[in-house]
Amino acid sequence: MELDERKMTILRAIIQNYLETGEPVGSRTISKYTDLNLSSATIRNEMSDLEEMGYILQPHTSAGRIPSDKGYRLYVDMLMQDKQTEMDNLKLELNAKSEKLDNILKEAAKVIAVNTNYASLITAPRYHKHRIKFIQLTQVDPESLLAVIILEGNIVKNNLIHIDEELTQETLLKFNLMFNTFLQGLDLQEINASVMQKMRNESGGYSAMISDILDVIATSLESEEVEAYTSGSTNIFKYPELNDSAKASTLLSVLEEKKELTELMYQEGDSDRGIQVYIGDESPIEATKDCSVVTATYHIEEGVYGKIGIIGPRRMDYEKVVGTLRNLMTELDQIFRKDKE
Amino acid sequence: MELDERKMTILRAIIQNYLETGEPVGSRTISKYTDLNLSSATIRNEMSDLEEMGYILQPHTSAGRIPSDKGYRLYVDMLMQDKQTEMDNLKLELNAKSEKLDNILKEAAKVIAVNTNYASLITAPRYHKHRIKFIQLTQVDPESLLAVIILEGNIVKNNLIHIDEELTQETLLKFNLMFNTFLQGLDLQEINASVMQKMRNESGGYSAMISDILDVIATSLESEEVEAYTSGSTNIFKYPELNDSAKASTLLSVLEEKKELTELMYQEGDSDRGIQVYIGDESPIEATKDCSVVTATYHIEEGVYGKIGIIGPRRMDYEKVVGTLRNLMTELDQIFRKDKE
DNA sequence: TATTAGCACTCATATGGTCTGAGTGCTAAC
DNA sequence: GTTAGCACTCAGACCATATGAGTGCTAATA
Repeated sequence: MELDERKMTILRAIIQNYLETGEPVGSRTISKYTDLNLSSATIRNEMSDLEEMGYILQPHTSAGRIPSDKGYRLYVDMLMQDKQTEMDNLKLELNAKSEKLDNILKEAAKVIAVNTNYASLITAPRYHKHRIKFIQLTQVDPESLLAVIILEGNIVKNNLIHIDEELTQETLLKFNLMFNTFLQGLDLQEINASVMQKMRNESGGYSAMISDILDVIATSLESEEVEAYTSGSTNIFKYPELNDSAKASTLLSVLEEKKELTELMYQEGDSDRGIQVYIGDESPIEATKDCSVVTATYHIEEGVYGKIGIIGPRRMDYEKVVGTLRNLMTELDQIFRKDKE
Repeated sequence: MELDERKMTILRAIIQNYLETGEPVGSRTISKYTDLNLSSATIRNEMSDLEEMGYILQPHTSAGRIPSDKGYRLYVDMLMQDKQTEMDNLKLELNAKSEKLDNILKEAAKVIAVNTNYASLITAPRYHKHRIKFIQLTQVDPESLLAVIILEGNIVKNNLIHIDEELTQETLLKFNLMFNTFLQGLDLQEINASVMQKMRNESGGYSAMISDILDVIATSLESEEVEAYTSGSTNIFKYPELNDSAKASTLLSVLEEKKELTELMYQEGDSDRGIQVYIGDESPIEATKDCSVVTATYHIEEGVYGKIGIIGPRRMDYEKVVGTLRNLMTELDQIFRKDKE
């Protein structure tokens, strides 16, 4: 059997109607909804064909049809190769001159959630491959040293380190010089035993302290857990098909945990700002089997990127979601570009 | 009518039984549950009295009794003046030498949520009254300046500032000296126009940049929003009385928003590590009318404190919650003390 | 050959009645 | 003051029936 023009029209009508109402749609509805001027009986025949082909299915014998995952997939694929759908421009409301990364991300997550009415998750860019740009050690009080580490992409990390012995201004200066000379331009993998050994040799009696400091720097860099922010997780209550306590509960746990989702988002890698759509069972996460997940990538600079995800019901307004994401990407790209100029 | 010993025993039995089961408790249950050796009929009479006095109530005519807010209140008050209830010692699993504040807090929230099976919220200590201990400006690249601000209590804030003009090493040194001389020991309120004017006068042609930097420092200090971390918010699904989608939804929104809750927690001020219990309607937040909220205060140093809150159903295991909180307080106090030595 | 009208059939959901059991309040006896 | 006994209440479970949206199939129509 062949998926001709008319079947496509009917399929699209079914999907769109279902996206709006969330109820199975019947032949009569389609007969009126489309401008094909066909009777419900004809539509029924076509629907029967579509069902046989696997694009739609019946929840139970005497109900209307709903799109299957295969149906959604077809619809989404059509959508993606469509013209860029223009969306209302969303603006991140960022005001201060020197917004910190995490504020931008939080704001972005919020904007998405509010605009789409789905739940959103955004991850900070990954550090692993970040090179150290600058290290600054400062004596805060007699017992603590503050280490500020700036990574490429202007990501700032700071850590307090306890020390047993007050350092003179001079030693501190020497330390600073040494750390920057040895570590600048390196990433975590490159801080190996040989580098550390060399540094200890030059430490002039402070070798234990140097080890401590290196330790702190390393742990602060490696921290495998990627920062992630969610927003609008309670939006899922707006969709009856997710709004039973078992589903909502597991879904919210996943959103609270974040870890699994983050991994899902990163597993496909830096796919050239492509937008990925996971429909229902396509997602590897058990808890999101009843949902669709749409992910996108934003770029800070070469090789440094983060991910945005939207989680909603299968009957997600894919068109709007994809549009909104595309939009936010450019918005974010601009912000980061401006940030660098 | 008088609340004699026997009525108290019965009331306590009712409450404890209801805490366990969540079901209204009947006279027969109490008759067996207590060692008073009274028939169910007698218990019924007593219960009738307790109801008249307002300590218990009937959800409907032919059901057992459940504690009223007044009943809970009595129970909680008794509990609080009781001996220190000993709890299993909970340990925060903190490993690294220089844990950052927010990690400690996140961990604490999690420990509480896991231990009690309720939702928890913890706020970072408030800054307002923090004095500036140390400011460090660093040139990160030709276009950006990094300002690291250390407040009393060793709270570190950092901000990137965009500048139009590269600074010489010398100017930077001068800036650093100046900012520390003028601002050290001040809190936000004390950075007034006169101080700022003086600084601009001494800036030697950089007055605009100085203004910018002061701006950033001020905004980063004032940031009214207190950092807050939640954990275990999905625990609320474990309690049938909260597990309908309307209630769960509003409750989770409040937990996600955090702001309202944070305010509730701070409104009672630094009540000498007292533990506050809000039962149902006693809470000023509409969304938690069906819940109880227990709050506690932890101290970092004189005048610097944060709050922990636990949100659960009215029939919360108050004894355990209060115990757990007391325990965590000491644990936190120790960590911060160690931190300072 | 494609479309349509008509009809029997299915089945989820709503409605309403009955039954059951847990629990009460009251009264009279102990 | 305590208890046994009994009538009463009422939420929730269970069941039967009605309703209506929707289907598939067949025969008539264009």
